[in-house]
Amino acid sequence: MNRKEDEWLWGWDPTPGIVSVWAEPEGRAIVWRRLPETDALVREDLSFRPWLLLASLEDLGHLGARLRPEGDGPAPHRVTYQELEGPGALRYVIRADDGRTLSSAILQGAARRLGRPLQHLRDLPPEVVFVMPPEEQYLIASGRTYFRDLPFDALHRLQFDLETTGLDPEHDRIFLVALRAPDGSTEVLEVHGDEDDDEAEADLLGRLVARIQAWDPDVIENHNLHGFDLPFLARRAQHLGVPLALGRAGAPGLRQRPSARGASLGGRSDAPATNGAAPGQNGGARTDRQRRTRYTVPGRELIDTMDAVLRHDFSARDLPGHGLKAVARHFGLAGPDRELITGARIHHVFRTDPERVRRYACDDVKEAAGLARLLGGAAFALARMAPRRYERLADAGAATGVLDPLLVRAYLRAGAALPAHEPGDGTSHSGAALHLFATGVAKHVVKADVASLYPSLMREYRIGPRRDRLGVLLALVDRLVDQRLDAKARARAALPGSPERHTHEALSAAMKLVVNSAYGYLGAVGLTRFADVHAANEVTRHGREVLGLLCRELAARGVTLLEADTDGVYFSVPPAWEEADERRVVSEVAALLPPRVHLEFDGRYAAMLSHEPKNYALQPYDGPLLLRGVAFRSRRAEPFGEDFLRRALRCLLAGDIPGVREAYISTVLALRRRTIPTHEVASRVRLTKASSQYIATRTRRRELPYEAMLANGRTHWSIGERIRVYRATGGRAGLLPTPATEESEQEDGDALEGRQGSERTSRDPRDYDVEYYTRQLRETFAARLARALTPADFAAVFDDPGQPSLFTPCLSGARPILTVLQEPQEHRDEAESPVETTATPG
DNA sequence: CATAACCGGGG
DNA sequence: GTGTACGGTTATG
Repeated sequence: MNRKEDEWLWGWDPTPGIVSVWAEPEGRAIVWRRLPETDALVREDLSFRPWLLLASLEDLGHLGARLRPEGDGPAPHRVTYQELEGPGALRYVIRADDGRTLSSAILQGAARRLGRPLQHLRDLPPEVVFVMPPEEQYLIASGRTYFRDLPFDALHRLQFDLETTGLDPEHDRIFLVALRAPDGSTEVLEVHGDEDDDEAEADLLGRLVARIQAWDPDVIENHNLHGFDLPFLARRAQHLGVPLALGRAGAPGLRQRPSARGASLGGRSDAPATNGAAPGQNGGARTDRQRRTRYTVPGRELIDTMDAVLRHDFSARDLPGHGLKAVARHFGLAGPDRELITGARIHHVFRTDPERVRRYACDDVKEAAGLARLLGGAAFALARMAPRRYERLADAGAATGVLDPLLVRAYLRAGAALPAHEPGDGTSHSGAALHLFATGVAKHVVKADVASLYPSLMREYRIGPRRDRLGVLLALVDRLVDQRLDAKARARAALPGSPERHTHEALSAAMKLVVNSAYGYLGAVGLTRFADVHAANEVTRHGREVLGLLCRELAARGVTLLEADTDGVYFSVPPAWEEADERRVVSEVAALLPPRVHLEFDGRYAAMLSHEPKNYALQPYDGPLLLRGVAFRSRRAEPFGEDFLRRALRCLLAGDIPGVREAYISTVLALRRRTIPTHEVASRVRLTKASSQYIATRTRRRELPYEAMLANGRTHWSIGERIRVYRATGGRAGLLPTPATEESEQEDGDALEGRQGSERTSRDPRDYDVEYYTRQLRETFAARLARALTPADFAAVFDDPGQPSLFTPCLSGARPILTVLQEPQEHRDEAESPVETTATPG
């Protein structure tokens, strides 16, 4: 039993060190392995028997004697079949020595049956035929997976980053490439001679290819590699007639593979639906739902750190943005001397200060390498389990990308027929519970939550897909949960920062990812093979019951419930309670929950402002204020307002209402005295229209950013350029020089010839519209404190300091309020079915 | 003014 | 082969 389930999770072939697999439909496969002991690379050329699944043999009847049972011996041009057992639409494994003969035989039979010609197997319905990409056919048939016994740090990884004159490969050129070699050294390649010369650029691309071939990495990485660098490179190479021999085998050139995300830029050139009508198009401006492609090469895995970043932020939701600089800074990967240059000025700076651009580009590849190691371990670990290429696991969704291949492999290994995708029966998916019990300020706040609630419920109540008759999904979840504990223990046992620790942490992260996607898998009707919305609804129903139960039980123990969402609850305890009392109620309630459902004490806070569902501020007993939800963390909020909000919240949560008033007054006065620098009131925007486009619509509607450009004599700009704009006096639009990164308020060196720090302030015009920003302060920022004050106190706190009212309000006795909602606000994500209300605490 | 479409990133 | 969300802005009726 254990062995079988281990095979479901890990495959069964022990071959170590596979770093890349390339297979062709004709039945040839190349496997590159890095020998863990010697670091040497070995290449195996193999043949395999391509296979696919069919619902019936009728389309192969025309083969006559060439169609034989799998058990019969070899015969020339044979096509074999193996009948799988049990129910399931896809019940025949068909194999041949060449996958093309296989598909043409089926197409021929199906065309005859349907009376119309067929081009591709995908023209047949998925319940009739199922084919996987050749690499996956090979991995499933062989039981092999990537990276067995190989630590992440044994991979030979190379990063490269293009610096270009702009974003559009039709018109812009590559003038510099930074490379980071597998040994960690960096190198810069630059265009020699005339930058506007095709030959000079072609020569640069040739040198890039030569360096990659010389270093021969297993993996090529960069941030937005598939979204920018590869499609840009491919387009330029095509224009210049340079062969891109980036792979380890086969014809030079990048190949394309279909993908959900990825190239928004390179796909355009060969997307049939694109008519190129959009003027001033850049990479991001897609006019239709074109199918995206990604590039792939034999022998190397092309890894985009953006995918790892998105995957991380999907659960963590703590990143300030997804750009390389912001993420690197967030994770502490950016050094203190990190060179920053605004994107639009890189080429310009290169002409006057090339050394700065070299530093910048090298910092980019170093950060991309750091990011790839920090966040890429999960995909690396997934590649040890799932029968897919590493590069595909890096950008795949966990449900269709990881669980589906695991399930397919398990069923075939067991010789069991595979169900086809099934459309839903119309039952809608009911979601989690969300309760808002109180708004305003509460003190002595505790957060308790259930770790991995949904997988725990699936395990506890044995809820799996109805059609998964082998119980593979639950078996995988069970094993992943158990083995994850083991991986976590090993990670803890290893030296911090060591390769072993990194590998075990990555494994643990990957396992968590898969476990948590098991529930999503159930609900993805039409997308996943075994989707079962009834099972998914059963999970959420138990989840709502558990949340309701724990809320009731907590309330019965004398706490005040604040907000509960899916698997966690915030509540406030009586002032006399100690932390031990807080922990005691949590464990008392935990004991009442089902065995696998573990309620945990997750944190304690001095105070909380509950604003709206999923929008709150927390003041830890020590440490900085925590803001959650869009109301408190808006990416484009003006810095002066954010700053005010933080100061006001800190006072508010300390019960200091006069302090809130003071924060407000000082901000208003600072605006009026113009002691707030202009960049603090400016907002960052992106220009999405070309100047000609804007001028065409300008009479109908004026837009601040473009007005700011025009008013500052900027009549030309590129789409996507980021600027800082503000409202200036007299209805004018103000424009500020953009610092190199969103977060950086450091001087923007290249804008200031001579680099005098004081120059910036002396240049600050300070001509912003004070009244506009005062109103903004009151209406959008102060408004977020409304729940915490009585209407009278709110009016007094945010009374205009310049126009003293008749009553000088006395705030010294004012206290923040907490309003316990009579009817707690009940929400349910995607709720369509009748709502069972959770009993409210007494 | 409401709803639909589109964006996130890269130089 | 399939797909990630979701909150915010801009385009359009």
